[in-house]
Amino acid sequence: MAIKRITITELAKELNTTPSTVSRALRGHECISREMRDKVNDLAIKRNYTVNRLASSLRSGSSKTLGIIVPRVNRDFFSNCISGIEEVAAKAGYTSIICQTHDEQEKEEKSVLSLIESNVAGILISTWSDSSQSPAFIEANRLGIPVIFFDRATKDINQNKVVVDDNLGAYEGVKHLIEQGYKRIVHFAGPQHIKIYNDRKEGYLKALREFNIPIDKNLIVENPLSKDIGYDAILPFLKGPKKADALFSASDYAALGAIIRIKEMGISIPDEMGIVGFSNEMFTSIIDPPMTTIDQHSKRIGNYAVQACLEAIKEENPVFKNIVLSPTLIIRESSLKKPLRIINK
Amino acid sequence: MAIKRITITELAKELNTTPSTVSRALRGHECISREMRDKVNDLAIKRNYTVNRLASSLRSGSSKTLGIIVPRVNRDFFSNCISGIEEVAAKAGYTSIICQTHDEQEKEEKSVLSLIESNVAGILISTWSDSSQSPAFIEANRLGIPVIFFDRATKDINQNKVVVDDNLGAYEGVKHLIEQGYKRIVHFAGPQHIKIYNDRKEGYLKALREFNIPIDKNLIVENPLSKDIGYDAILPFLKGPKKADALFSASDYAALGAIIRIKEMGISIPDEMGIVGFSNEMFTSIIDPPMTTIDQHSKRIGNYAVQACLEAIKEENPVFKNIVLSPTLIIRESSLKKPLRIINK
DNA sequence: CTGAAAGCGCTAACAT
DNA sequence: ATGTTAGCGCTTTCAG
Repeated sequence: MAIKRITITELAKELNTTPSTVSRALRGHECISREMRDKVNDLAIKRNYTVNRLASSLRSGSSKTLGIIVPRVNRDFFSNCISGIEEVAAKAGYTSIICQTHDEQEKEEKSVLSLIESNVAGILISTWSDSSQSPAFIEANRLGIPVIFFDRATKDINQNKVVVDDNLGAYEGVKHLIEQGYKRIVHFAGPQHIKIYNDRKEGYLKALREFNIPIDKNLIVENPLSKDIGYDAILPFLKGPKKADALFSASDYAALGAIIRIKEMGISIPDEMGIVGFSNEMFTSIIDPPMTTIDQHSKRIGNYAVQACLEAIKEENPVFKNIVLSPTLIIRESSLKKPLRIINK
Repeated sequence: MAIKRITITELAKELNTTPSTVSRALRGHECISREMRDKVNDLAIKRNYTVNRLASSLRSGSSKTLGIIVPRVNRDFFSNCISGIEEVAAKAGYTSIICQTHDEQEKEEKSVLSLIESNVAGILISTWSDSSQSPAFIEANRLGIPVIFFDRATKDINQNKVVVDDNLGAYEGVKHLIEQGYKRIVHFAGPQHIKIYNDRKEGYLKALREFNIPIDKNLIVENPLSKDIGYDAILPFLKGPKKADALFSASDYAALGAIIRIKEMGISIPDEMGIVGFSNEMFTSIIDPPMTTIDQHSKRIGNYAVQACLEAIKEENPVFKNIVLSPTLIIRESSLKKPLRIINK
């Protein structure tokens, strides 16, 4: 049943010409006569010719494939980044391979190597690790494959990054809580070896300091951020000596878990407990009450990242780019102790 | 800066042997001595050798890449399917390329062709079109590239499918509404050329017939399903002559839009209006009220689909498989007019 | 404007 | 157990 695919050699034979000419004609080379170009293209369509990208890339030494590595695709934030990347990539004729790491460093390493094996022209990654000095990255570097870090970048200087000003985002979120009159603000901080979470914690601390609110380390919870963990982690702060009156979570999902618990306990949001999340996941706008959160312009992160990548592929001399976007605080009911008009003053 | 990658030829030279031996050693061929195998593997690691999959696939004529085509990745349903696929694929040593069609037929065609160009070993697709007879599918067929349809399959017989019994799922959902005492049930039906939506409508009709509820065509809305459209589409049914008392939506997103509108209008769910969605998207469990919906075992769909694909890749004679999973009704508050204990009787 | 020839890196007969 | 040879399908000098 399986029929072997048509090759340019066969097209050439049928037209009494050579593979070189066919190849050039198909790629629209200037130096081929109109007549020949048309003849070749017509036959190619007639015979259902499809280029063999393996052979093409192998020979030319350049592929039109990008690699994308994210923790998981089922987060609005990441799937929007991916859309942003593919949008631009497709226009430039690039395909992309998407890998998920599920936040496991080993899978990340493997993904990078696998992409190298697949001869990708560039790699776009939201990394788990705190350093770009892992063997896989070094290897990509050695081979001249540009690596663009987006969202989660490392602290290293010499790399291409497209990130959000997480510090600023967190600062704005916490400042908003303080202005609303909240005083004891819990912070779900996330693993601190990941730079974005460290930055968000710094933003949280900065806001507290600025408003002379004493920093209580007991209010800071550092752990992986998920709905289930948030559900458990908020408990100690709902009554007793550690009782708090607000939560700033570095993740919408952890904040969601907390909200579920808080509602179960019959505690009122935002009156007794204010909530601010991070990422503007789709669900934050539809839950009850709608959650204040910080939008990271995910799609645009993708746009910028792939632009930087395509440029890096073209350029021979590596000039590292560091693009920082400002996040946007989205104020919703979960943090509105005061009526909205006072805020908008 | 860019260093050319190490090849087996270079490894061979350094070890005073031949590329064939190195190639065989790296792949763990039996007929290579332990000693040689170790020597080769050690050097490969030392020199950061990575296989060039382009060359390997080109030569051997078989690639270890699967293509996945879905409407979009930022739906829990699809991203879970993808996880289910990758889980099994990775174990078998396969990588996957993910394409999004955004529900545009042209993009779907292009994606299939692009995957063919990339020499994928198989294609897993949740299709938009109503037929597997488009040029791209015919071409894949001709080339002996197995195509597995999952979730959204076409009506054609001769193809590999992994689907959910959408008819049954819809039937169960509507039956549940009827048993709860709802009588005028709106149906958001989705584009009927897509088989799953057609099946869901049939299930809806079947349940009505079975309980002798008159079928009112005015209650059936056929259009693309999204949150925004649901928000608008429910309006005519909230008061006036067309007033209804329940909604069965073929999509959770459209149901969500309806819920937002219904709450805005101050109409009570589930007392005045019962809601059942479809897909068990993550948000359905956390909105207020939690939404009754139908779970499609998305991850398992992915598992089965990729298994079928891997088998099809191995087998020479194509035996078409048609795997049907039973969906599960998940009852939540949005449809519970009667207290729960009565249902559980 | 077109053709001839070489080779990208790898694998698989076929030999030894 | 290893080496020899050829070639996957394409692109790219170099030569007309």
